[in-house]
Amino acid sequence: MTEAGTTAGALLGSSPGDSATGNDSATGNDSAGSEAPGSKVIAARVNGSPRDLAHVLEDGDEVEPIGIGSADGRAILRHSTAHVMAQAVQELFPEARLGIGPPVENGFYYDFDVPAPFEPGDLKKIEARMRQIVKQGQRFERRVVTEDEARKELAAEPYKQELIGIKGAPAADSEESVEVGGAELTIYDNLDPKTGDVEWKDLCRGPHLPATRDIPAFKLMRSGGAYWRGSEKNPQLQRIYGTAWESRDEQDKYLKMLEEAERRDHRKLGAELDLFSFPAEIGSGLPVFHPKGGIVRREMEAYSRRRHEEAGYEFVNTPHLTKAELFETSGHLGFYKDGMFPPLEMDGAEYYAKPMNCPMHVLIYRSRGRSYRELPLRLFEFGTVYRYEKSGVVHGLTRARGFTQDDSHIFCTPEQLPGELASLLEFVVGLLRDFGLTDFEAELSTRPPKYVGELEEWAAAEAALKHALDASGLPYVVAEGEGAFYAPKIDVHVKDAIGRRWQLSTLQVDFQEPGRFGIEYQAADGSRQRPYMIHRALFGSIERFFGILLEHYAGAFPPWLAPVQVTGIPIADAHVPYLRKVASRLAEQRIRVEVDDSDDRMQKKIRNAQRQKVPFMLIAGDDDVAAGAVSFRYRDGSQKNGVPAADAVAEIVTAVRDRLQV
RNA sequence: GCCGCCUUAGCUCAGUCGGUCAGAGCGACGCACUCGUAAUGCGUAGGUCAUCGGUUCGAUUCCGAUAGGCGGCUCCA
Repeated sequence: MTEAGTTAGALLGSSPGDSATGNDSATGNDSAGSEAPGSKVIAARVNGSPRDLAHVLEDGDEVEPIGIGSADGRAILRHSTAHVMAQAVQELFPEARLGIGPPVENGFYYDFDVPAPFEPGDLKKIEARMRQIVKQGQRFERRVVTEDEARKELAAEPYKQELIGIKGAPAADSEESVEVGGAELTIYDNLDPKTGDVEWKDLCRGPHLPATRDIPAFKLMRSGGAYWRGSEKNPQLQRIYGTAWESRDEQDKYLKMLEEAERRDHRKLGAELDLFSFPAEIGSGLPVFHPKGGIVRREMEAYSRRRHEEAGYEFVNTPHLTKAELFETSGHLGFYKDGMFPPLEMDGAEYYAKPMNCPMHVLIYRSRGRSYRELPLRLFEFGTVYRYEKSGVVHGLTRARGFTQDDSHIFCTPEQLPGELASLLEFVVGLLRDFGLTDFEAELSTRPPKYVGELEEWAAAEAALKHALDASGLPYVVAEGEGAFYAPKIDVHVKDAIGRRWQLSTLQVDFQEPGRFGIEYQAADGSRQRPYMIHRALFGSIERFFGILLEHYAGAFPPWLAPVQVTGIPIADAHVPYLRKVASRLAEQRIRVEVDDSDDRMQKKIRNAQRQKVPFMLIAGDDDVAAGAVSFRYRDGSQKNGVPAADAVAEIVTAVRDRLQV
């Protein structure tokens, strides 16, 4: 039972006063001695709401500790670090006006209105000043203010004034809510620990760390422009991103992960491994695949094709260009024109590069009368589409202007819809698993503000998707208002080898397009009915999926996808003919094998094959030739010597056939 | 599209506060070496310093535009 008048901190055995008074910052909080760095209590949950340790309790309050290393604790730590950064910025750039400064995943940011954008050197200066503030141990102190008081105190901060005006309006989970999300307006003062003077203050909901000294590790990452309140109609502020952690170790781990991500960057690996490029002469966002990338892509497509065949899909082909009329009928030119390349004039007609394949597939459906006996009709195509992505968003293979969808449109009766959706989800996950992905999460996106169709149809489609998700057992979240303009959708996200989430598959129930094109089928009772239509792409885009796999595997594709599966390396030139014989036995089994007969020394050949991330090296010298054997060197550097050639061939063939990673 | 930064040989980069300033490593090519698990040695070729325009006696260097890239924002049907 809690006692009225005491603070949350005192109750939890942590005393915020200690670190703030500067007596001995270790005593109060580290009394347990052997505590892990992440378990230090820096705030409390009182009756379910996060509060400062200095929060005064009422009789009967439920109090739980918030450790600095917990999700809540990190958010508080990062939010406090954002305050320290803003203080440093305003000291160094007195003309800087404050935007918002919330914690975000892995860090925080703060937006500033400054006369000139920050330069890289500025971040260093700001960071240095922040370290002084942290060392000084300023106290965070909460103070409730009236709206009038807040306006007066923050008279010099126009953006804060605006936030005061919308108090309570932002959604509880919006980034603005950290400023004004609570029931009352509060200001946090940063106090000099010795004199108690107010060094800085900010409109803020809190809670905060007891003192700046409680920030164990932080680093400023980068700066860039950001629109005020996220709208391109608003002025652009300068945002500085930073990160903060409960210990130096955790921060180092995070920074290492970022380095690892950089090492895996598919744009870099694509060049190093000679897989693809983006010739400037062709245009931004338009990739070309080189022979080695072409092999990977062909394997991906071949496997997908096989699986689709087995799942009852029929294959179609459609052109890249179409008269405007098709996209007028589909509604794309009304709703999606900005995302399309401008039209070509020809013989007085306007032709567009297609941004989607669906209208063409609908025309195939409509090419003759359809019977209910044909449904579900599953039309599949590797369909290349062109979308006019804004110049600032093009990003390697993951955001291109021309790309190929593994696109399918399924036409079915209303009764068939739930079954189709359920089996589709299973199909998606099964296929992605075969590519070595294991961690999935779905997102159900509902009707957006700008949409076509009737509300009842939307409700029915959303219900069908939700039902399929519930049946699948996939974990999922609902994204309100994130659906396509013509349909709600399920997106399947995957986690890659270093824990990053990528959106891949998309699955949409469309009640609009069948009506727009007036497609029908004849039912068993002889009546004419409108089919339902499901849009779906599993890779999403082949290019994008290629990029994601490349990063997932850090370029070390499993043997079945690897462009070169085996490199033969002779100890000396004399062993080349022998290796060629072994290679031809592999080639007979459709293994992609090369023998390195260059002038390089054997060590150099190994280095080259290693850098090309070839899964198997087969080395042969006098000993091997005499024994009719070869020696393996695997991608991880391990070796297996004197393997009979037939066994070596079998081992490689098995690894490829079973899609093993090695 | 918006803000900032960037573009020197195939790649990674050095360099010029405007005047012998075209440099290195890797790669490519040639010659020698014939080698047991991540770089053999020597030599050769290769760049109108992204493009176009301006300032200047003189521009790779300063300014502007364009293209492409990078990091953010917005967007991602």
